[in-house]
Amino acid sequence: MAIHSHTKENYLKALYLMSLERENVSINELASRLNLKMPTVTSMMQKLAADKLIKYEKYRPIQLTEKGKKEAGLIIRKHRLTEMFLVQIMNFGWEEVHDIAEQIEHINSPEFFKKMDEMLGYPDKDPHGSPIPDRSGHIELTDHKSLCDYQVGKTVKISGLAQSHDEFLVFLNRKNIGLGTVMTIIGKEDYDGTMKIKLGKKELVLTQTVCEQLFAEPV
Amino acid sequence: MAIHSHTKENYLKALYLMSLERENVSINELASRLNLKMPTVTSMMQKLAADKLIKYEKYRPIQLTEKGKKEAGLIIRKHRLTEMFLVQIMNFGWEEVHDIAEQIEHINSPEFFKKMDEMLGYPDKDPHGSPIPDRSGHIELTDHKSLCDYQVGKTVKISGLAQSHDEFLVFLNRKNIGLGTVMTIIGKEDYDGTMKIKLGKKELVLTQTVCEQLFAEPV
DNA sequence: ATAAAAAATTAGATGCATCTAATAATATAT
DNA sequence: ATATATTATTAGATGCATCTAATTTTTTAT
Ligand SMILES: [Mn+2]
Ligand SMILES: [Mn+2]
Ligand SMILES: [Mn+2]
Ligand SMILES: [Mn+2]
Repeated sequence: MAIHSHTKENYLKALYLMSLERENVSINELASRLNLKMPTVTSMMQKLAADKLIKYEKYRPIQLTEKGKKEAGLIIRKHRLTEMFLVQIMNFGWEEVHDIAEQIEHINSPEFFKKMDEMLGYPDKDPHGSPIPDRSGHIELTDHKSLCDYQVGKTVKISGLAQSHDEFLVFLNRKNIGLGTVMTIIGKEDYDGTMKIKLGKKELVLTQTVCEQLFAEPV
Repeated sequence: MAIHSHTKENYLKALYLMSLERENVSINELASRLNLKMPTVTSMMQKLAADKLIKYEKYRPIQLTEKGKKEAGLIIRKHRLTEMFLVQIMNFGWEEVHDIAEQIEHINSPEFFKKMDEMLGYPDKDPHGSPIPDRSGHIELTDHKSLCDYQVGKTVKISGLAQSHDEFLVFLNRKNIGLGTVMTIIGKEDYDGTMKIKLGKKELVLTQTVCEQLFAEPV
């Protein structure tokens, strides 16, 4: 396992993550996600199919094989372990780690990631609340409930993010919202979905767009 | 700075390290060092010359420019900082870190290496006693005295290694010799250069080949 | 059902890093 | 000094990952 080019690994990872959202990944979507032109992607799909990493027939949507899912899972595992390591051990902020992990995920050294895993005490979530695949590449899919779905009066704990772009993370930092933050829903505006939240002693207003990106669990 | 391919970085590093030993690096030597054929190297030299990283004229030995030395120094810095991090922070043995550092040295993230440096307390030597270039890529060249050059009766401290191949490091582990190990020279065989050494309570015999690879300073 | 738009494929080119085979220059040994 | 061996360069090919332009297939809208 894991003797694929840096490039192929990035395709596999993108395919895996995209197929969690939109069942049926198209050449087009993959191309925009990876900032490549469609013919480039088509040509790579032919190679990945030859490697038995995807099931691919002309003009049909792309699907990872079990082998492909496993390989993808192992790369995502390295990415998320790395993010966790950067935050927990090296003291980076959760908004600083993605680009570094994007590179380190391609390091070929089981010992290196084994050691990270040990040092971190075998975590099962990354710093953004995303699940870390196990050593065989399998992801435990937890179904998340968005903050929006809770009613006024409920006290909940933030357990994950639907998206972790740096600007969103920085926004959350400013609002003092992080993984594990506990908050009470004190109001909800039906018209535009805005929520009023009590967080510690402070109250704040979150737009629907923000609430949709926050996963929460009752507490 | 540092927008060179992984490949070019490896050439630069090899050039730098080789030119510390044998003034005047040849295409041939570079080719064997990097496990490449000569035409491959010739062709890359033309590219590095175009980038002003080396001074190169057909059939003449190769020399790094100041720019080239700086870039090489920065890669070596990343390599050695990484080795130090792996040993000090992640608890790897000094014989396990080279191959991992060989990959991580290509990571493009000043913040990542800055953080390593901080966590390590700004070390100036790697786990094998080799100097870590400063942030501008400059190496402080310390001239080492080999263990061979000391006389019977002297007590010395191991301060570096002429070479750090894994098998040698494992050999030293077995003999309980590491960086900082203090030993007294209790005998020397002129015929074959073998040295008899007292290390703690134990005595051991080191062949000339081994002694030549050990750097030591008086203590 | 047909036309128009969007998506995907094929064909052909480019740049990078590598190779082998052929040739040329330099160094070495007689 | 000449022949031989070594080292280096050129020429030309290959594989990978990418591109643009042209073509084909599929989807959508009228
Ligand atoms: Mn990546
Ligand atoms: Mn993450
Ligand atoms: Mn390297
Ligand atoms: Mn070292």
